[in-house]
Order: sequence, then C-alpha cells, then structure tokens
Amino acid sequence: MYTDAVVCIFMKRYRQSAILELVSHEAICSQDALGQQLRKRGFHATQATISRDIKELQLVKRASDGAYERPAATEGGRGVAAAALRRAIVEYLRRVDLVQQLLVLRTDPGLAQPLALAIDNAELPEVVGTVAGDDTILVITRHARAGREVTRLFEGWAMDDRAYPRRTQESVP
Amino acid sequence: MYTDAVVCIFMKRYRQSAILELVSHEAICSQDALGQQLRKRGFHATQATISRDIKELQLVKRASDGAYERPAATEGGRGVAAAALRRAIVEYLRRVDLVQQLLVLRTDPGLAQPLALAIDNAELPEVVGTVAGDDTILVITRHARAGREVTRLFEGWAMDDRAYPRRTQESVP
DNA sequence: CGTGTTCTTGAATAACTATGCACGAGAGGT
DNA sequence: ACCTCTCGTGCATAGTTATTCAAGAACACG
Repeated sequence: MYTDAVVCIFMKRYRQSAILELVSHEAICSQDALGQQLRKRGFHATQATISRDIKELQLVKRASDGAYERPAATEGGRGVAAAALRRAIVEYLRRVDLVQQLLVLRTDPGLAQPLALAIDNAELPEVVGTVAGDDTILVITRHARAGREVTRLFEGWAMDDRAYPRRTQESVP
Repeated sequence: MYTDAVVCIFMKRYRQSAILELVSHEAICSQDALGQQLRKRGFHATQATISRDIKELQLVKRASDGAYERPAATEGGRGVAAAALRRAIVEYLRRVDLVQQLLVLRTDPGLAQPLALAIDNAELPEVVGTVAGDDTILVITRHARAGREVTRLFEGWAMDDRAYPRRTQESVP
C-alpha cells in the first residue's frame, strides 16, 4: 500500500490527478463510485477525502445527470447575464413605452421584480437604473438616444418571441 | 396564493425563471435556502420540487463553495460558439454597413434569425445585443470603436469566403 | 359524463456529501 | 530532544439532494 509515510505527501497530488482524468473520461455520479475507480488504480481513499479533493479541484456537479466535471473556461458572466436578460424579456415583457430617456415596461402582474433584476444584472451601459413595482418597471437610461437603443433592443427580442411562438396551445385564442 | 388550479401549469415556468435570477444574483448553497428566497417572492415549493427544477434547468453545483450556477458560465461553449459564429458569418452574411456603433448586416431572406442567434451565442464583449428581422440584423455595439472592430472581424471572415463562392447578392427589398 | 393519460407536486425516505473531531507524520524553531 | 504548527486523513455524523410513492388537476377521447 501507499500508506508509507514518505509517499504520503505525494499521494494527494497523484490521487487528484487521477480524479481529474477519471471524471473527464466517464460520467461519475457519486464520490463512492469515484472511490471505487480510484481503488482499481491503486489508490485508497474514503468518501470524506474524495469530498475534500473535489472541493480543492473546484469541480462542479451537474444537476442534469449528477456527474462531476471540471469547469473549463470560466467567466463570461457579462454575456451570460445578457442572455438571461434576453430570456427574461421574451418571457415577461408585454409592452414598452418610451418617454425621453425613460422606459416604461409592462409585465404580467407580479413579474416586474424578476425582470427588473435581470435588467440590473445585465448591466447595460445605457441603463442607469430601474424601479420596479408589481407589473411596471421604470428604466432610466442616460439620455433619449440611449432610451431609443434600449427600446429597440427589448422590442427586437419581444418580436423574436412572436417569430418563435411558445408551445402553448394555439386553439385557445 | 398561486395554488389555484388554473395557474398551476404556469407556476413551474415562473418559478424556474425566478430560480435562474436568484442563483445568478447571489450565491445560494442549498435548495432549502433557495426555497426561502422563493418564498419571499411569493413562490411556495418544497425541496423536492426545487431539486427537480434545478435538474431541468441544468444548473451545476460548485464544489468549491457549494453555490449553484448556470453551466453557460463555465462551459467551453465560448470558443465553440465563436467557431459556430464564424461558420454562420461565412455561410449567411452578404453585406455589412456600419453607422456609428450600429452594424447593419444583410443576409439572404429568412436567414437573419439564425445568424443573429449565432452572434448572440458568441457573446462578443463588444456586442450589446442584436435585433433580427427577416434578412437584416442590427448589431448594437458599445461604441463606434467597437463597431469598427466587429465590422473588420466579420468582413475578414467573409473575405475568406471568396475561396468558396456563393450565390451573388440579389435585390434588396 | 366516465376513463385513461400526462403533468405537477408534496411527503417520506434513500442516497449522497460535507464537516467536526481526533490522530499520526513531518517541518521548523527553541 | 522537545515542543508546536501544519497537513492529510479516517470515522462518525450532520447536512443536503435525489427518488419513490401517491394524489390531484387538466386534457383528450370516446
């Protein structure tokens, strides 16, 4: 076994390398399963140790299938927030009105908050801030020009939604 | 409450949107904590339901701090999307016009949507957003300088296309 | 109407993961 | 030598998540 004192220090590093290799090659869904694979390769480690290794390796566990993986290229948060905003617009936005540099957005009742949150997170440079009520959001942009840009942006997304109608039954209306 | 039968169907969708907003806004490390936040926003859901939502939304749980996040932020999708964009540009783009920070892209009829989608997915930092019609896309960049950069980028790719000549551009409606 | 099907959900519980505690081994200082 | 600090680890268990079972609602179709 590798329990000799001398190699103890190196063990962790080797083991963690093995873990990276394992999770990149096949879907491993639990730390016990990982422990079994490691044992096949000559490593002995309890679930507790593996839990710590996984934390140090900064792996993530996919909820979809429970498998571990390494987060490849990190970041891009800005773009992600923008994509989230687009989805929120398509999902929630019902009407847009522009008055000078002020946008008035309307949503279904109670949905103004999440949409406003999405707008804030997107951190659009044109947007100074938002005020959200129950079904109304006031978006303050830097100037009328910026207001027009944002209006077109949002309306464009809302338009796309018409091009790709939701799966709700058509027969109702 | 939202427990009325009629709105039951829509609940899940709203709740999942709220979950996406929450996890992108702050670090939420457990499904119970998520449940509490949801309750503040008027949603009631047990841990079991949230577990299912998280699976459907394909979130991942970071081992480093236990927080949930969207895999889009960590995927290597960035580079993949960029390659897809290049292919889409070569395939679809017919003309580029730049006005200040606004790019007007022209495609063959009906192909604006897929190209705009590729642009969105690429998440170019210079690009604020896109609005796509039938054969025209308006790309909004942060400023004129960014617009020039993106224009050169796209035109450069389109140039490569000469090696693979396509249909000549037709009349503009 | 019934009837069967599909969806969504909660309660209970099984499955899985994180962590407090203790221990042993090395490193470095006195 | 001795002390003390830091690491790496296992054990037990607390904490978290996934799943099974069952129920209720909407829907389509005789």
